[in-house]
Amino acid sequence: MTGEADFGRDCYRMQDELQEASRKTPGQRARMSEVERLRHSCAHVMATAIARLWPDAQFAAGPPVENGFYYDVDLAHRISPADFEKIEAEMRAVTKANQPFERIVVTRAEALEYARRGRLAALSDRPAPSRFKLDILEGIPDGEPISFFRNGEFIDLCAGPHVMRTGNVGAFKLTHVASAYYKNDEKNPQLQRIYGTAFKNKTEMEAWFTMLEEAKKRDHRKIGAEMGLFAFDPDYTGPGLPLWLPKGGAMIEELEKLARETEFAAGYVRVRTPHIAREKMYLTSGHLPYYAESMFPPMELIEHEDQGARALHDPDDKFDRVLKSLQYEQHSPKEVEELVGKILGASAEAKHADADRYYLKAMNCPHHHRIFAAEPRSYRDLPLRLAEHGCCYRYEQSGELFGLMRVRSLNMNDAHIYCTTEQFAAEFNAVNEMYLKYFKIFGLEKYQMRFSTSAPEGMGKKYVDEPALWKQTEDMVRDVLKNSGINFVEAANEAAFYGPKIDVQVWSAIGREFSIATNQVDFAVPKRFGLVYRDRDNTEKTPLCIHRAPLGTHERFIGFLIEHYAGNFPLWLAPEQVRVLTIGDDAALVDYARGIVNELRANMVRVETDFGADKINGKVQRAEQSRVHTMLVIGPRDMAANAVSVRVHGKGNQGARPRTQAVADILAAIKGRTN
RNA sequence: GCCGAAGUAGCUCAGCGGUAGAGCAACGGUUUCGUAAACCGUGGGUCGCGGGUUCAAUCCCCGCCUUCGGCUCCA
Repeated sequence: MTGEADFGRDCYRMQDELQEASRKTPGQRARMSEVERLRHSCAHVMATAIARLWPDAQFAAGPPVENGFYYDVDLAHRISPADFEKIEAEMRAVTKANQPFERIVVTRAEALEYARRGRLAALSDRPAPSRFKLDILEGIPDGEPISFFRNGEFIDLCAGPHVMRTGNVGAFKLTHVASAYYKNDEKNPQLQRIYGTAFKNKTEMEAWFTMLEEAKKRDHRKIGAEMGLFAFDPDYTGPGLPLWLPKGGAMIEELEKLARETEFAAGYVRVRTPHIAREKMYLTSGHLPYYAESMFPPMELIEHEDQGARALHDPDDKFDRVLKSLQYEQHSPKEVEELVGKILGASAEAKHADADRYYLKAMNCPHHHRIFAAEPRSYRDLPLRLAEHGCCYRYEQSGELFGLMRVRSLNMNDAHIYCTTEQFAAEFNAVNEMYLKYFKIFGLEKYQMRFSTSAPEGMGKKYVDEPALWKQTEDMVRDVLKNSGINFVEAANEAAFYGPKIDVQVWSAIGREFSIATNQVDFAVPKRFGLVYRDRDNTEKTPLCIHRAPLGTHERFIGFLIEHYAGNFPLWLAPEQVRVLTIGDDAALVDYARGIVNELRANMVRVETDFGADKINGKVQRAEQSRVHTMLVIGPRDMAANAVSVRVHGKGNQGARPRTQAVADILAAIKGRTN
């Protein structure tokens, strides 16, 4: 319950709404684009090929997805990339035959009959039934038409739509194989998911692969290593725990400076909180034990014991179950304390109840709530906007770690705004405006706010049981979004436990989507912490809390910026803003150059030098390759004229200009964050 | 966590059952050069870690770790 935003989540998100064929409505099917249709047909072509090679293959679902298609198959033979060529050759035979895709409407009884004979997603009858198809059939509601699609001997249960003939699939390629659980449920058998992509023709496919290559060159892991921004050291530091090298550190400082200035102007105050907190903090917030799996296990301070830290993961644990129940109920801090004391007392021996347990914080809000609680608050104090670049730790599953995009230590551009209901709209609107301001600075033209709301059926289960508050806050948020003309979509039944939220999706310069930040309304947790302010009428009231983090986390945001700019950062953000290159290493020349370096450094410009004996061509090339923003080339002619020659990364030689002007230009560009 | 793939010098990569190689980078020297690579030389690797097979393993087998591609999770 936090608010803070699941920054670590779903970067590079694929749009997989299309994933499960059975989930699609007829309306969605009708809207399927030409290329989606073609890819879906290609999935059938691939299944045909696989059925020819391995007749006992059992197919599940084979939908088009963004950029391609897949088909899930259960097969004793493990398909590896080495098999792709063989499968593709068979697929080519199918497309060459140019079989028509024939739609056959059947009754449920007929469909079941085919499935029992193993005839679905197959070339002929088989000894074993088409068991996944049988299961899918059962999921099709009465009244919905049931159809097969047939190409050649291959018949598949399928609602379509398809292209006219197999020959319409002009170009395709199998890309990778992964595993997936049937219907995405880990209780179901694991299937082999074979991915491919398909296009109308070869030219389009080649363009796609060229674009992939380009995207690969922008990969933040690659550029980050090239530019010396960050490093991972799994053996010593640990997986998912980035080390920020000086150049990456410089970028972090710039982002924090931007946030400090922006937030200061918007009336925020900055606070500092520790990285750890006692167990009681997270019992009160409700994070434990529900969120425990995403937290590092606690450290226990125990006397006479040398047992290791324990995590609260055991489902049979009575202690855990009682705690879990606490989460869904409203208790005053005092009640929580009493209950916890009771529980801990009852299981003292087994649970090291006497131990002092400390957790690394996975979010900042509980600490900020305690800051709110640290002093008596009056309505005159509100809104109170507490900001902190807090460092949090989340135990992301090992398979989830991905470069800077999904890490275990994260620095959040966090703030919590405590306000009254009356102040809410204005505060929320101001937060949105801050987002837009940042988007402008970073040149983000495409963005979308995804407004997640509750659903009545989830009240008291998935969501805090406060229907009136839900409605009130959701209406407020919706009004603000509508009135401000912000681009948003509403997603029902996706809210956080304690309030509606807004996920901010942005698209980088090359069109890749990133979920960069989350904005959340919280009307539940302040209550759990007993936060109150004294209102005008001398009664105590609980404030609303807005969690917001427009710049997300440094990790995710810098990863995004690397891709967005392909490492060619604007001057203000560039890790190495200026490099001064001398033509030759004549002592007087170097002295002159050093004077300029010192002047820039005195103005907080990040300058490096290349005063060696190398040829100027070599120096320029190295500087260009390191993506230094501005190169100041200094030769005897420049020294004589008290000038410098300016060269800008990617833009070439800008010519000589007076030294004072060059310095002033650089300082102005940095200050204005203009380029 | 699950399925699959990969791991050789700081980086990009070659190699192979018989004592490990290139380019770039680094370091030393020479070059004094006006905007994308001057020249010569030197150092550098327990071939991810552990075990097994073998006269001999970077190479074959097993286990582990990490990374990558997916899946799952996401209050």
